Amino acid sequence: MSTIKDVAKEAKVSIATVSLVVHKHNRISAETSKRVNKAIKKLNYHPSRSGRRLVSQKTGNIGFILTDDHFLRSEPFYTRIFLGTEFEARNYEYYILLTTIPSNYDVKDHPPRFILEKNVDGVIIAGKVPVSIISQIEKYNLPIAFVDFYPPSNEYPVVLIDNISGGMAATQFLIKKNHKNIGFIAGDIGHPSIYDRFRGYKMAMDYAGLDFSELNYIVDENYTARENGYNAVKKLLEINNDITAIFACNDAMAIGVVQFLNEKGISIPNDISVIGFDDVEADLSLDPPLSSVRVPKYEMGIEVMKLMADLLKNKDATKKKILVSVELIDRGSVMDLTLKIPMPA
Amino acid sequence: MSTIKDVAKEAKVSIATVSLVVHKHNRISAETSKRVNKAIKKLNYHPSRSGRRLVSQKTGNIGFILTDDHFLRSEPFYTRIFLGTEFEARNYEYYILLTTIPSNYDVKDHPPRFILEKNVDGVIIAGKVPVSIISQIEKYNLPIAFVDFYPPSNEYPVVLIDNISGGMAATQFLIKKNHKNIGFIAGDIGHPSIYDRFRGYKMAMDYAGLDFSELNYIVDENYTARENGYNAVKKLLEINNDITAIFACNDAMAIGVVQFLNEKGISIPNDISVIGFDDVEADLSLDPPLSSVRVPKYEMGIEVMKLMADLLKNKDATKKKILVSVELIDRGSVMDLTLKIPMPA
DNA sequence: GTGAAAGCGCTAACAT
DNA sequence: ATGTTAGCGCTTTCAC
Repeated sequence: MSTIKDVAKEAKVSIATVSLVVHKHNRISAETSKRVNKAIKKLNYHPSRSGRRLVSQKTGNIGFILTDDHFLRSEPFYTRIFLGTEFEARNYEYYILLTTIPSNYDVKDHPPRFILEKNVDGVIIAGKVPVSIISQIEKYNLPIAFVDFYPPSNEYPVVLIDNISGGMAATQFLIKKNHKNIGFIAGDIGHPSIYDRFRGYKMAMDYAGLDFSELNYIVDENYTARENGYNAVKKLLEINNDITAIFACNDAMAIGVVQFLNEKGISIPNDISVIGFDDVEADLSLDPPLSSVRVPKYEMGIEVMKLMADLLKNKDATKKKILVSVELIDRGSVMDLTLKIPMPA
Repeated sequence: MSTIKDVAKEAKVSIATVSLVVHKHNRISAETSKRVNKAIKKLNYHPSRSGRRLVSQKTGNIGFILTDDHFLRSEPFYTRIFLGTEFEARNYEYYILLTTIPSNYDVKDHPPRFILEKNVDGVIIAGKVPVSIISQIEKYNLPIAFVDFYPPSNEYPVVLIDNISGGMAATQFLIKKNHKNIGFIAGDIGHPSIYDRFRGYKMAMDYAGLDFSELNYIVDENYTARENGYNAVKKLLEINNDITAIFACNDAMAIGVVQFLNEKGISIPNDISVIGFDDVEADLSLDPPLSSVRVPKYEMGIEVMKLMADLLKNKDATKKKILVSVELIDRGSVMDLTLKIPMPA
């Protein structure tokens, strides 16, 4: 491995000059610059991170934290976000240190090692994490940015899904196809993202003048896994069998819904239409393919890295909130009721 | 952040002494040691990585490379391996730098940045990767270890699944339940892991004296995705409808098999038994749940990290090959034919 | 058993 | 426009 000294010798300049050339300072003559760059190429020189770090008192690393639950989700949701972050980090010459924490992280637990050892310049937190870890990290006085999680205070830059618009879009899509009895299936409606999707749903219903009693149209489970979707739709149809369409707050639950309906021989979309949220379809190839609201996961990862870079450059950077927009993807799990020929009673 | 100087001042010793205490050198008196350790605690001192790295000429990082295809697989297979590696790395005070490469990586592409910048002490390669990247990395003269991939040469330590035993176990499980017409479904049988599973299958068939012609029992697709499983079983049943059990070379394909059989109204396990390989999460939510061969993914990650640590400590470490053993998990997708009441013809 | 000092590769303030 | 030099935090050799 060649060092700055080797380059200096090769180009017959001082190491300071080499450093200046590397950093593209404009007070170096074009000629010297060229000579130095030639030497750099020839020796395949890459500045040592360690040297740089020592003098700059920066690590060049960003920590990326999420719960193991989220990391191991069978749909590549957070992994896609991570990929976006890792990709964007390259543009800023940062490295990402990925670590998971237990989803039941406790105040007594140690924060991730890279924080203890101050081996990161900032921390990105992806998805819902226990509040205890946030207060832990705050003690270390590190810049923090969030993605897909409402931070506990307004102090932090954050990238969020535009859940309200998404919830509205999904619902309006159903309404446009002439559905009036639209059920909503939630998993922990207290979770901000879920609640916003619900708000979107409600707003769309209100705008369309569709009056409904929540008791008969909404089922809330305490988690958003497949089995919860399965149970939720079961309950929903017990309390209300005029339902013609179901909006599940995420695809995992929607998959449970589909499973239940398939089992009962209820045809999708002929008997009941289903729409989800997240668009994990592309990764799962479901049967039938599920209409959903696409969330730009990769882009979210990019955006949060940008916010972090901003924050690192300028400690007083506005604590920006970014709402990434979503897009409805129709794959045929919703029927247009205006086209349906009524069955004889 | 406190430095070694602060600790030295606090404990009224030289920085050299602090360093020796930190490294548990035994030529320091117990008393001094105690005083220094107290100061370390008091100041919450953690040695700076950057300082250490500079002098040791080591980065303290290990690169972890896999293709984006693999990282984004909907079943958390490689993510679990990564988690094991990351966890074990903590014991050796290493950090893991995770990066993906395109699955169509080409000689013209740049190797991962952490290699160019020499920001890792070694590289772990997980799963099948294009050979071109291996030869690229070899140029940088970095220690390499593999997990779940047959390296192109014997020079490397590697952690592999005991696919032959697994293939035998799955097949023998079927045989014990009195199946004789057992189909094998592969995706790229040229892939060493798949081929070994196939060898296990064949050996078990041979041992049991079950003669069969490959043409009628094996279908090979060129990939192991769900749709390939779907297509494979379709073909298989066209050429041979005496099949009572199907051994799919991995769960992804098995899921495709289940999908096809469900669609055709062929009952599992009453009409046809199915067994897979890998034991991925998705099996559980499958209907019916899939019997499979469990692969200890997390442990594989741990093992490969151990090999890497070995290699780093002792450049001439034996190039160990570790075969991790697998375990049959029965979830009821296999029927015991001895219990089956024959239908009247 | 402990300390002084050199030096790892780099940046930046200062000198020329 | 370019060079000299101090110093970032640490480890390690060599004195004492």
